[in-house]
Parts: sequence; C-alpha cells; structure tokens
Amino acid sequence: MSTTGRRVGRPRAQQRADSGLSAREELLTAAAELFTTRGYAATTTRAVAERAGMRQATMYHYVAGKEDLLAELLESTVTPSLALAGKLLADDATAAEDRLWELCRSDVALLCGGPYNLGALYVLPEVRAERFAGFHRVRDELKEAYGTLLAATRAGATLDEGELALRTDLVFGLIEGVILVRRSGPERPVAAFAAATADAALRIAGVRPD
Amino acid sequence: MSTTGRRVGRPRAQQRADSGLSAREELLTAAAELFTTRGYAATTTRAVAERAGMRQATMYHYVAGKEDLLAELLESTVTPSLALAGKLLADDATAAEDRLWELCRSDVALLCGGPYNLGALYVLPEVRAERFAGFHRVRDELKEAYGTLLAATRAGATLDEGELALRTDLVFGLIEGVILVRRSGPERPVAAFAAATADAALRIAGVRPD
DNA sequence: ATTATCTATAGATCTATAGATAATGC
DNA sequence: ATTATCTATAGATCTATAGATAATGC
Repeated sequence: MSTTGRRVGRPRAQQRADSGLSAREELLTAAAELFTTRGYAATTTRAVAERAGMRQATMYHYVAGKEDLLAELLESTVTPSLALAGKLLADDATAAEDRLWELCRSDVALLCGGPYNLGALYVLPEVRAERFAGFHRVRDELKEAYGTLLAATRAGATLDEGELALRTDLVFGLIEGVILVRRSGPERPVAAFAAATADAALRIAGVRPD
Repeated sequence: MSTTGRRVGRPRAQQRADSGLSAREELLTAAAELFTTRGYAATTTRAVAERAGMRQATMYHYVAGKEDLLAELLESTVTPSLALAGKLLADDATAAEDRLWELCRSDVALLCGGPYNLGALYVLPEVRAERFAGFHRVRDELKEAYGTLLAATRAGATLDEGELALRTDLVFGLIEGVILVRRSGPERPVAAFAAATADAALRIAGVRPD
C-alpha cells in the first residue's frame, strides 16, 4: 500500500509528494514530456530519471533503457484508437460513413487531448528501427481499419483499389498531420477541432453527399 | 576551377570522384540524408563529415556545427514555396481557387519530389529553439499566404475570422501531414499524388463548388 | 531477508580546438 | 603565402553496471 509514506527500500534522495503513480508510470510521464519537448535523442537517461524523482541509475530497475520507454509510449497512443476501431468495424447497425467519422474524430480528440503531443513521436526517424516493429504493426492495423471503413461506404464501394488506397492515405495523412500541426493552435477547444477535422476527412474521402 | 583534380590545399585522406558540389553543399547533402534517416540528434558530426568525404574536424572549416546545417536545410525547403506564394498572391488575373490549388500542388510536389523527406525535419522538437527563428518566420509567412488565398476565394469571403483560421489550419495540416505520411507510399508517382492532394485541400477548404 | 534506492565509476562516446602538413599560386 | 585538409586530443558528456545502504517484513 502506498497510502502512508512508508515504503520498502532505501528512501529517495529527493523526497516529494506521492503522485499516486507507480515508479514506472512516473518514468513514462517524464519521458513523454521530455521526448516531445526536447526531442528523443536529445533527452538523456539522467533527465528522465531525475524528472521522475529518482537518480539516473535507479531507472534501470524499471526499464531497460530509453528505447523501452519510447516503445511503450508509442504503442499506448495507438492501442485505444485500435480498440475503438475494432468496435466500429463490428457495429453493422451504423452507416459506414458515420463510423469512419467517429474514428477520425476520436483519434484526433485522443491525441490532441493529452497533455503532450505524443503524435510527434510517430515521425521520429529512430522509430523506423526493427526495435519498434510492434508499434508499426498496430499502426498499420489502424490504417487498415480506416481503409476498410472507407471501402464500406456507399461511395467507397464504387472505387478501384488504387483510388481507395490513395484516399485512405489522404485521410490518414490529414489525421496525423493535423495532430502534428496542432502545436500551432492549442488554444482551440479540442472537441470542436476534432469534429471539424472529422468533417474535413469525410470531405477528402469524397464519401459524404453534401 | 574544379575541372581538373588539381585543387589548393592538402588532399583529402579519402579521395573520390568530384561530385561537382562545393564542400559546403556536400555537407548539406550528407546532413539531409542522415538527419532524415537516422534522426537529427542521433547523427554525429563525424557521420556527416565522413559521408561528405572529409574528416570530422574539417567540417568546422565550412560550418559552425550541426545546428547550422539543420537551419540551412529547413529554410531551403520553405524558400522556394514562399517565392511561388509571392508570385501567386500578386497574380490577380487568376481565380483565387486556382492559385490556392497550385500552391498546394507545388508544395507537395517540391517536398515529396526530393530525394529525402525533409518535411520530417519540421516537427523535430529541437526546431522550437530560438536558434531557428528564421525558419519559423518564413514558415509562418507561407501559412499566411495560404490564409490570404483562402480568404480571397468566393466561398472564403463569406467566412468569419475564426472559421477562416480553422480551415487554413486544416489545409496546412493536410499538406504537411501528407508530406510526413508519404514515407508509407513512395511508389506512387509524385505528380499525380500532388494533384490529388491539392484537390483534397480545396475540398477541405470548402472552396470548390463540386 | 527482501526491496528500492543510492553513490561511484569504467568505458565509450562526441564536439570543438590546436597545431601540423601538403597541395597550389605568385 | 595561402589554402584545405589532416592528426591528435582535451574536456565534457552519457550509459550501464557494481556494489553499498537504508528502509520494511517476518
């Protein structure tokens, strides 16, 4: 129990209020902030550990290194979207247009709603390494869900394969691009922005009659 | 003259065919490749210099350091777009819709047509530093040109300020996002892709009657 | 006894400077 | 004499491990 300050093990050099998070979660939070604001490679293990309230060497008790943290952060941003995509794909009572719209909206809301711009981590060149194959797998699955929903729309059913792939790329590009570019205007309410982006996505897809 | 192999100064340790580029240009090319494939912070001065055909220390004869190279690369991607934007803004013989389309198209073509994905450098967290204010200035100017052209369209003239800013963000987000996401599909012909993206941009902007 | 943390540090970098060297130019 | 390069290296990191220490648990 972490209710009292009494915990097993040597006390930390720098005491501070119990955040309620586990040490690993504190490390992930610190890494999210530092990776997105200072850059991944520019962030040292010391910086992460110290921001999480422990000494540099202690970090290795919880994670194998910086890459570990990045991999977990990346996957954690896609997993909720993917779960929603699964639900939407199964829901055949709702029009495909509406399901695609909802997927776009919630993707933007999720990534723009968080305290850090984790979407910016997607485009790190480092992320291409084999080490992050797990992330790429789930992200490709998510993109496939976009494609499947697009194909299931009334207009989508009339498109050939190449045209479908192109529109999927454009829609996906808009969603991720908007997440990246959003830094420029964080003053707009997230909910309205997410809905507007979903509208735009359907217009791009050429899938809405209006 | 660099026509013969005879050049002033101590010969390089590793001789190789004259690329026709100046030493500084060779460094920029090397940096472009390494920054976009391995990441900025992960690229060492040694890696850049060696790929440009010289020893690490020699690099300092031409540039002050890595930041110098990044700053120049960044600005060099925006400058041609900005020049075109200037021309388009002045051209009042052409409909604003067509000028906006052309700006979108050529932006995508320029960035996707190059050998490296320089657009990916835009979102480096490092780029937020004061050091790169020059880049941010020209990029903001470019975005403003998008806004001005959008406002000059028939549909744009009816929008209030907030709605105009939103649509500008969406269009700009699409263009930059597509450039970033494009890595996934570099097999598509650039020209067609650029035109399709420009079409999508006008649909997003809600500016085309179709 | 177990655990979470600490301090200390070896080994491996990486950057940027100092000073030497090997060409051409005059 | 001028120039472009080289080699060598000081100083400043940064990562990851070894081993000590200070809590609680039994």
